Amino acid sequence: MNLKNELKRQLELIKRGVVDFISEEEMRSKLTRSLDDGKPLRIKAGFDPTAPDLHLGHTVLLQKMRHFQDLGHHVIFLIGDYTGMIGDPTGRSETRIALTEEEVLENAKTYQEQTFKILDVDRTEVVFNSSWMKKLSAHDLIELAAKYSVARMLERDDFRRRYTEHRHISIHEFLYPLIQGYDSVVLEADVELGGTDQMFNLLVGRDLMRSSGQEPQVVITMPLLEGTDGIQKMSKTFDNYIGVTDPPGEIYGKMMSISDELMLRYYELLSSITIDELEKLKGDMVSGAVHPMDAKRSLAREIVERYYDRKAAKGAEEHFNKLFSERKSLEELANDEMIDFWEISEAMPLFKVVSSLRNTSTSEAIRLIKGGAVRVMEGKVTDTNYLVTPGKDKVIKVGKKFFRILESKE
RNA sequence: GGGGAGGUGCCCGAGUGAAGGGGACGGGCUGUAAACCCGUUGGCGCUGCCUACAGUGGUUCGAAUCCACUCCUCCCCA
Repeated sequence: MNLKNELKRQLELIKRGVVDFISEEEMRSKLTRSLDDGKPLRIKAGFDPTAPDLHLGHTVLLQKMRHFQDLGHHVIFLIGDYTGMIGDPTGRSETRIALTEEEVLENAKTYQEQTFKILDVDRTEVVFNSSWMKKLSAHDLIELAAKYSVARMLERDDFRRRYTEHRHISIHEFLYPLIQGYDSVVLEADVELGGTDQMFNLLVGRDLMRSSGQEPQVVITMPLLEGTDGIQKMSKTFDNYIGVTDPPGEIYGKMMSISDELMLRYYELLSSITIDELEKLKGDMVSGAVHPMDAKRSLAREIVERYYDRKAAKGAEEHFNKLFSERKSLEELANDEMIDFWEISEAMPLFKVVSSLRNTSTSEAIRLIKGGAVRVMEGKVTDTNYLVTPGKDKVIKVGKKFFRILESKE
């Protein structure tokens, strides 16, 4: 194969969708060398083990890792179990609880199961940074800390902002980038991938590698995917995520509830359609040739299909139509297989049912009922003490999106 | 070590009987979109009761508010 063309092909795929690329020149020379000696490049990406539920936000990065695998490179999936224990005490979140070793292993297992929906198992090396961090002595750590200055730390956006706004910064937060960089030194990474928010940490890795006499890693950042609210980045803590293990109906539904604006963003970052196709779609939406809702449907199908299959996507769409487009009556939904069941053995007041179903306080349940959010079979019920009777009341709806079939238990 | 400013429900924030805003949730309209309008936003089998302004104790008929001590954050000086 023509070496020059191969280099070009690889670079093109690598560059697709990236935000920062430091530097293309270095990447080129690494690739050239790799093509020369046939040694795959070592691609590193780190993940926090505290949140084992993968969502679409993570997949932006995973897809990029997959690209590298497809090009024959060696991907290192780093589980930051040690750094995860340091955590980040920013803002209102309580200090993270230190995970036990078993929990970390358990989380890691779940992580891998989900990750390999995207990555190629055979070409992924999974490592834990505790395996070398545990051995680091206080002396080593101080030595590591000596390699960086406070002024440089304060170059980091969030640190600087917090500093100038007179907010709290713990010393240990300064260690996080250093340790992440140290990981790169240990792993001898050629490339490190991360979200744009990781930029600083990734660059620290370059500095540390350089001072250890290594060739610095190439840094590539991917955009952060906004969550379903369209504002915050997708994350479990903001409850604005679409999980890759969410049931098909849920993925489809959540996709349909995003704004039109956000849909275009999702198309850009998640869909496999080409840039040209996306431009055409935008034009068609402006001209009215394509209804935004139909564009959204097609994206929702694509995503469900990616994590399940075509059949699941079709099923999810039909279910969605039944519930929201055709607005079938609750009675007609009594036998719908995609709606979750809830067992009820005896008649009980509505507020009890609602608080159990939604796992909320009694007060919250009562608020919902009084606010007109609850329907039992056909009618809106505002009487908090309405007696829900097994056999008679078969379907309940709370809010716009929450349905349950009440199955009477003998 | 010395001096000062602070900590108010998810967030910001006024304040000697918990304003106002944001977010969130619910209702209406719609395309489970946006925008807009309305309502709710500590707990409790709830026409009522209980709990809450960093924590503990105190003064008082009555304390977010006054006092003491403690914890936490920030600033200035050293």
